[in-house]
Amino acid sequence: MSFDVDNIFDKAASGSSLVKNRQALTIDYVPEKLPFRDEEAKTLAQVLSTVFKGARPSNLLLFGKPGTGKTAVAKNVVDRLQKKSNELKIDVTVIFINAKTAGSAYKVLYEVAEELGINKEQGKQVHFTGLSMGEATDRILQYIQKKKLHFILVVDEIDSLVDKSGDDILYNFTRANQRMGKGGFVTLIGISNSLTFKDKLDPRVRSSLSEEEVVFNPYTVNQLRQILQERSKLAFSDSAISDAAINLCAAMAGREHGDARKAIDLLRVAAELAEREGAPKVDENHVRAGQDRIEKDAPFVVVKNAPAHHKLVIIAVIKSKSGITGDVYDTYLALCKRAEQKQLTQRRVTQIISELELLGLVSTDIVNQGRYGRSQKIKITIPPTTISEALKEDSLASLID
DNA sequence: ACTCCACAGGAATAACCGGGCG
DNA sequence: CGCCCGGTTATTCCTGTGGAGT
Repeated sequence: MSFDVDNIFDKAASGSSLVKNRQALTIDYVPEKLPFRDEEAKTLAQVLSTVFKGARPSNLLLFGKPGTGKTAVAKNVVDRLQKKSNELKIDVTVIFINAKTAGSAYKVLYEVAEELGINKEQGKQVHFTGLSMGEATDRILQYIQKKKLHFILVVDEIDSLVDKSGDDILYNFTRANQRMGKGGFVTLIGISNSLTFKDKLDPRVRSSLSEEEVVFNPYTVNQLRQILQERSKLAFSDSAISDAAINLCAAMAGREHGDARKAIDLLRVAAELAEREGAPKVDENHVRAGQDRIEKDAPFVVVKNAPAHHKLVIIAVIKSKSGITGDVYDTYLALCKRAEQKQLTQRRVTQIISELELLGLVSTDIVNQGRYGRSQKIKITIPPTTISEALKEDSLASLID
């Protein structure tokens, strides 16, 4: 074992790594040029350019499947807008927020307040918690009005915001402009993965939020390949990656729908594997191994960090012979007894199962057994070895046999 | 054709937590 | 301090349902 470790250290220290710019392979990296997204960027820029005339740009909605470059285009354009506004000495305040990583609707408001610097001022601050949503929104809008800010708010993954807490906030923000009169204004840019997102909105919000729309289509395999090639030039040392490897990456990621993020992720993991084994260049085998690794890694982490009862349910699903809800619930009850845990209701357990399904750990089929009722058949979708691995250091590990 | 099982899964509501407010 | 606020988890109660058995 120890020679492996030494080997890793030596490789890292020698500086002859395959990757010269690791940053370029991360999700956060926003490239200067975004191939195949000129049209979208242009539309976005055109809409936003109104701000240089001192008027309020229309609200925007950006749609598209994951990994189609929505976030990258938005960040890219918005960055340039900010730079330009600094040059021209026109005040524009841009804030970029990811609603999903923020967590809750309130935290979105809190982050906005934080970024705006409201909390550094005297008086009406927006604290970490304690205020009502309405009050927090009001304080932010008042601040914008008072300072006559030209405010552009980009909300990434805006659908998760609406799913969790409805469209009240959006309503307040979109309506704010009428209330504010001269001086300040707010432009909202929403980014959404879901094409049906608009249907969930209140009609009033819908019409004002999507004054303009930009739809991002998935990349084709060919386009993915070119994107990867360009990114590789930035990230890898000369000839540290074979064309075949890049092609395979593009093909694998393109198989579902052209998800550039997945493709780049795959490239990064493949590179890490190649480096670790001290290979002279990244080849197709590393890509394939990377794919395996990605498929296996995500559930491992999820299982490991899952709450106790979720783990119990997972174990119950594995142990129960039939996988039928009633059966799973019974084995779950038995497990709770052995682990001296409180027994949750069946309702809650079915809820947990559907959460596990969303996480991709189990799959369910509804089966009809006529006279003998109608229930779900639950199956584990990841290898049980991964689970016992993930629960190794857990106090519940003893329950798996 | 009708029944009726064994649940699914929605809605309302409660219990609890962390944290600011007055 | 008691209270309110929002968030999350869990319970209670409920209506809906496809098809094997009759």
